Amino acid sequence: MARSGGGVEAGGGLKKGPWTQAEDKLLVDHVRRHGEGNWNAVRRETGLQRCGKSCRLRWANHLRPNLRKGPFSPEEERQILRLHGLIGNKWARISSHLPGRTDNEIKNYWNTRLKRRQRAGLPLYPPDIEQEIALLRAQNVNPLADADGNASASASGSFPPPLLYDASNPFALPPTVPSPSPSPSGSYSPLMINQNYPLLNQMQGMQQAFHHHLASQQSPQPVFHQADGGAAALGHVGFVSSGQPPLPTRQPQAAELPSNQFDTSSSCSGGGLLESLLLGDDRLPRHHPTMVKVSSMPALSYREPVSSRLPVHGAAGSDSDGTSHCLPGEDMHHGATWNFTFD
DNA sequence: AACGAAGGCAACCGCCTACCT
DNA sequence: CAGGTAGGCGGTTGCCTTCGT
Repeated sequence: MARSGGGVEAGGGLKKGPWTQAEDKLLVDHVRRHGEGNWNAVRRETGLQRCGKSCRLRWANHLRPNLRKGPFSPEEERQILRLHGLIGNKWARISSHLPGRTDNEIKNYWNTRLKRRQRAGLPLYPPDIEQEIALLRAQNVNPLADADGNASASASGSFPPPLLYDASNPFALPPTVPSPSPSPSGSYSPLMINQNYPLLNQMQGMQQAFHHHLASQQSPQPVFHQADGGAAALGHVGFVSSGQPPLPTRQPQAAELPSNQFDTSSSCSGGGLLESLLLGDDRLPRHHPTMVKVSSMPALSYREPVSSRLPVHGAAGSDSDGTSHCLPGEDMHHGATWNFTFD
């Protein structure tokens, strides 16, 4: 959370630390009027003493409508594991496959999970996920391989994370496909078909092939359940902001989709899943330089920092002292409830 | 009840890239 | 083409809460 205890001025008079309700309101109002983008203009036009980066981050991680708050569903967790196994620490790319989830959220989830499993001496991926990843890799040509067929690292150098079977060549098939083990939960949620997430659809096909492959090798088959989390996580998303108008309201340009979506006509045609993921930078829709008009915004409520929390009467308004106030039932850390009452 | 460790997460930082002039 | 700027991304930090002793 706040690194400075709140309300610290950075160089140039810019404020750092946790955002207050008043600041959020300024930012939301600005986006409502001018749309996303041009974040440095926020300071000029609203007087908000925050740098553009901070504004963008605040908007993307907390104020943007259609954010999906709360714990990850089991299927979302599995999806994160699969995608991380395929593309590594590409949080933004992973989050683009998890509607309503932010890269920061996924990154935090992974880091805490990583620490937990390392402490417990557990492998990074559960065995069944590891097998899925191995098969997904095996069914794709490595688009980054050089002429000799050696898998090359991505520009960032963090890809791919090694799997147990062959850390030196993560694209190579494991010598043998190990026998499956039940997932920790003992159930499995098939991915939902959703045209907005073609990679997930492709993954589903591979997943089904994978389990078909397993089924052909042995019995009994894994038990499949249609879990609620699957639908929620993979397109049929029960956003907290249910029934709210979608963003953006700007009329989409040709071949342009909301930031969480893919162009189904191009992203996967003729390419493998890995290829889509690895080359996805060029295929994912880029933010259009023109701004996105936003017509309606969520109503937010705030938690007052503990250090200064006091019984507050009529605390709904902005706070001149830089504190904000907690309402019953709101998220502990996010500092806002997400009932998205649009006015 | 007090204390420390662990968990959780918002926010900052630095680097990189795309775009504009 | 070079330099400047804005935005995006991944890594890291540090505060608060929860849990265990």
